[in-house]
Amino acid sequence: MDSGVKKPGVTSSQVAEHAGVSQSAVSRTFTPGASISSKTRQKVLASAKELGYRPNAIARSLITNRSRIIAVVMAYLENLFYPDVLEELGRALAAENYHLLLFTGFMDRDSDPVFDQLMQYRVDGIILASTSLSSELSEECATAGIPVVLFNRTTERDAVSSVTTRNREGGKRIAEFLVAGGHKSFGYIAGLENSSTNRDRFQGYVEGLAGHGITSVATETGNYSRVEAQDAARRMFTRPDRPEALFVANDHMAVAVMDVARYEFGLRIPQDISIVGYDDVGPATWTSYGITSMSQPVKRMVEATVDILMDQIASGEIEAEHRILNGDLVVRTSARLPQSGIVSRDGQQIFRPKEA
Amino acid sequence: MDSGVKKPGVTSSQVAEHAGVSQSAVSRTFTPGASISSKTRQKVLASAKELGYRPNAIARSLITNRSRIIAVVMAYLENLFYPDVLEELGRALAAENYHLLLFTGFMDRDSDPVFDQLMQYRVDGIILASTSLSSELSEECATAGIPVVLFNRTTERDAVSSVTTRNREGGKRIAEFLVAGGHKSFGYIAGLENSSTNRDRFQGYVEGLAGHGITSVATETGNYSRVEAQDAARRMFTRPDRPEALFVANDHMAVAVMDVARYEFGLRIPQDISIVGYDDVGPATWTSYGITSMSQPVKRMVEATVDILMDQIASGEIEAEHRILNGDLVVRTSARLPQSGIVSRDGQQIFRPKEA
DNA sequence: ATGTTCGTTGCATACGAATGCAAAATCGCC
DNA sequence: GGCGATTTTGCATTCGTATGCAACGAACAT
Repeated sequence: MDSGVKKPGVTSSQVAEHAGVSQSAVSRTFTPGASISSKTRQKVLASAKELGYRPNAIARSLITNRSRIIAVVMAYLENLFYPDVLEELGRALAAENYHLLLFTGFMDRDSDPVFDQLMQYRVDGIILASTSLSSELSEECATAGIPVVLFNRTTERDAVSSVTTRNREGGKRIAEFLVAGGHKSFGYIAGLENSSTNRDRFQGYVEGLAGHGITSVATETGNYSRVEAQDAARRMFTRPDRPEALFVANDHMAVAVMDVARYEFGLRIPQDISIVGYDDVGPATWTSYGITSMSQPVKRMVEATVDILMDQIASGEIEAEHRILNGDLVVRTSARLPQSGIVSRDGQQIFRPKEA
Repeated sequence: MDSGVKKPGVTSSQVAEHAGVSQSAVSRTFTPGASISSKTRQKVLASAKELGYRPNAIARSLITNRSRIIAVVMAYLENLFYPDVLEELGRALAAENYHLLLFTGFMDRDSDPVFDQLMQYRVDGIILASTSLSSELSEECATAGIPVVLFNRTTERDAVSSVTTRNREGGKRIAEFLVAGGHKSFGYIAGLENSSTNRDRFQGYVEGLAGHGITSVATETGNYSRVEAQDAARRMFTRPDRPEALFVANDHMAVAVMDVARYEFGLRIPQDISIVGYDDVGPATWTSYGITSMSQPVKRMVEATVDILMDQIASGEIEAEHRILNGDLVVRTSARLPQSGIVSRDGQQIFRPKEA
């Protein structure tokens, strides 16, 4: 049982005294671009090293009004897409000398309590992945001058930026692919009903099919969850109108769906049923699954996200910016192949119809 | 182009003025247990709400010398075990009103630069997952009064706590299981050479086999990496002494190994080769793999980790504490079954030999 | 009415670093 | 060596909150 007091660290004043200079000199030594002679600088650095001094980022934040912390709110970490994103974000933010305060395990609705926490730390920016934000809160961020970026979601709300891929075109491309593969009946396993990704992918899919005179799509909902996707798959495969081509709204669900198809219904993929996913993430590439999937360029999406944040932090202008990137339909073995339209790029097979 | 200045937030003084009280009163309103009458408290809360005031955690940290931030250093996010851990950690820390500053994408060696960053934020504690720490740094943390917990790693170094499972016993249990399954030749695909988990699992495995007079174990190294595990598997399966029982040091690699076995070597699992993994994580449970695997109780490991941190933060006593938890050998379909020793628990099949 | 006690309140200061301003030191040039 | 120009330096203040201390007020007992 101790007092519970953390030993105080070395302060700039202590370093100053030790080096025989003022506290200002110490501060300037650790402030890039500040006016300081290299002689005193060396003295300070020597003393700092000897005393084990490290600038206190907390104190610095207080006066600069910059925490150099970015809040990241992320759920669905069980979907490997997001750990992937997280890892890239960590890298990209570190490169800009920013740090990542992670809030996790919150679903769409209750992002508000977590929001309170994150605002208390005066974060310089907010990244919302697989989560949305109420309009009051996004408004509050805007007036507080804190940039917000939705990652892999989008919203009409101004003052909230977003980074996505062309989900509608992706859905459409998948429709083209499946039609070109000679399929006659089509199904869709949906993600979260109110998510923009799900809405756009489905819309594109339906449009694409409609372009070929197909108006009926068997739909079940998996809510981007593995367990629910399994149930959705079971319902789908017991329908009298079981489709021969199935678009599953993301790979995370597609993996679950494939296991159900093969091991619970004895379906052969792609002979009995073609399955196409979305994200082109980890397990999609494993030989057991080999999912034909629309890719989302994680690295470029992350770059765009950080780019938007850095811009808005530097300029102080919070103005919604929507970056929309392109993906490719990576062709593997989970769906029947069309006669034409498949090209090779970077060692991968890509579906690229002529009119695209 | 703006000045680039973030609009300053509402301060306690502004709230004080608005409510007609002193700044101290505002502070006390938001400090649990402080001396304040409910009348002024109400006044303050009303004004705070009206102005949209939120206490500034940065300023608070400065004076309390407590940031309520825990640094988490984590690599190998591609192994779903770690996202799992991350999600639990987020939950557990949030429950204690702590926050999670994530550092990712760093391997064992270069944890030192990241360490500099994390010390600048005066974090109240450090969790190192899949990473270690040089002795100087751990020493520095100890003298600074910052508790450090190694997660799923351990070290002899005092002043550094750790949370692990009984890896040696786990390796041994796997040996017993494979021997009981009637296998005659044994192999091991190793994880990171210098990690304690790999060392302990292997040691237990070898000991367990030795207990049955088996002294030869075919070994290849996959370094806990998917790609390297594939190569290791290829080498393993082309050896003249290809074993019929294979322990892969974690599930993340085991999945890769199974794909190589089936699709590159046409091996049937478990008829031609039995495979056992470690972690009992996501993909291990998927029907395509159904890996027989030693489980690590993520939730309890996280609880123990947070527990240690909270204790040491509260007491100020930095004293190494090593929590070692138990796992179970969850039996699925990737390895031949022994005649006896399999019991059912919580809807899972567990291998529990009589002497255990 | 007076004195005592206890709970509230405000004042003043501290936390550690950054920065505008003016003083001091350095440099260049004639 | 002297003067102006320029760089370097230190002083003092600031950021937003917590907290020791003293003053204050209310409640109660005498």
